[in-house]
Amino acid sequence: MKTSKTSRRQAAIASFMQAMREEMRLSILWGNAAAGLAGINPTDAITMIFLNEVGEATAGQLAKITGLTTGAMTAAIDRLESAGLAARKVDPHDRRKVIVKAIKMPTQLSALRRTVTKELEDTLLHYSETELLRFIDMKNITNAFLKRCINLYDDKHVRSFMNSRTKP
Amino acid sequence: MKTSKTSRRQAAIASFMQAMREEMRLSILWGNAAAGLAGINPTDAITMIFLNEVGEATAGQLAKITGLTTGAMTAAIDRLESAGLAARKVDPHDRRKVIVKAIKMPTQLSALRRTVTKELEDTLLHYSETELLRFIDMKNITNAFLKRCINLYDDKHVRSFMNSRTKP
DNA sequence: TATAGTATCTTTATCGGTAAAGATACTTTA
DNA sequence: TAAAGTATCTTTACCGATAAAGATACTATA
Repeated sequence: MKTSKTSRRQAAIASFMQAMREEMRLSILWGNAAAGLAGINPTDAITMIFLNEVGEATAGQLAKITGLTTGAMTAAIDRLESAGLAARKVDPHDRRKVIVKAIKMPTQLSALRRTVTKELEDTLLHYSETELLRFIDMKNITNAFLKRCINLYDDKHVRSFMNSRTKP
Repeated sequence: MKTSKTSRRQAAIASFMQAMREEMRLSILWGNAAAGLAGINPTDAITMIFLNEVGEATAGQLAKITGLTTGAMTAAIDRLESAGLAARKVDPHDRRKVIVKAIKMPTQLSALRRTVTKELEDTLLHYSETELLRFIDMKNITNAFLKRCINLYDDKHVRSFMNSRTKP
């Protein structure tokens, strides 16, 4: 019995979703494991990695990026500040805002990133650059999809700052 | 000035990692948002989705799958049980173990899955089945990579049960 | 078959996150 | 410019997660 084209498509899409769910679960596990390796709590790790990329951001932006409440972010910044990893300063243009500036990257996180990069290079060894670029395109597509799902949840919550970072 | 082949590769790999990090962050956000939509806490949602796929699992297996401590899983199972979503029973072959059995899927989670599936179908509308299959392959590769990273953290922690589910 | 060792779940103290209210500061409008 | 409205961070009460210790049951070894 021959399978129809559309049902094969649906089966492919179902497999795709299954793989995405698996990836989501693993991502969370890995986030926690990585933070554990670095001896830092997962939230603080994500915050520092992000801060390290952008240099500085407001407390509110960090809350949106990490998906935490502003209250939790206040506490996280307290921890980072007392660990000497980041510092607060008031935004001179808007004194309600608190700008958080990265001071230094926890050395274990940097070391971990090097290890993981090496591991990923080994994994991707047998793929051509063209294939890699196609993979990246595809990741961007699913990331856009995830963003739409998240916006489906709350239109104003994440969109503004997130889009401003990842569009280009 | 011409860019060397290896440095282009490294740039592609760096972009790839960047996209993976973004995807991890979005995955966590979406997990929480989805649970919020379903009116259930994220841990309970992940546990129920998993239980729904496999039918039943021990408390320890659920802890490993979700990345929670066994203590947290005890509390989660208490919640699920008192909400009538799952039930405990003692493993007759090993009375230390507690087997957790899915009773029913929260209706909001099922509804949400249908919505998201539709959304994903729209997203993938213009890709051929062949391309979809290539995407799935690639997801499986990165998932295997994530698993290796996690095992790097703790060899005995996650591996056994996780591998037994996803190898075939 | 005792005994020691290991595995599995539960309990408890502490910590991190959420939600909601509070304190300031900016913005709009009359 | 005064008042009302909105935005941003902090505080607080409660809840969920962790880590470590406890309770029970299986396993290996003499």
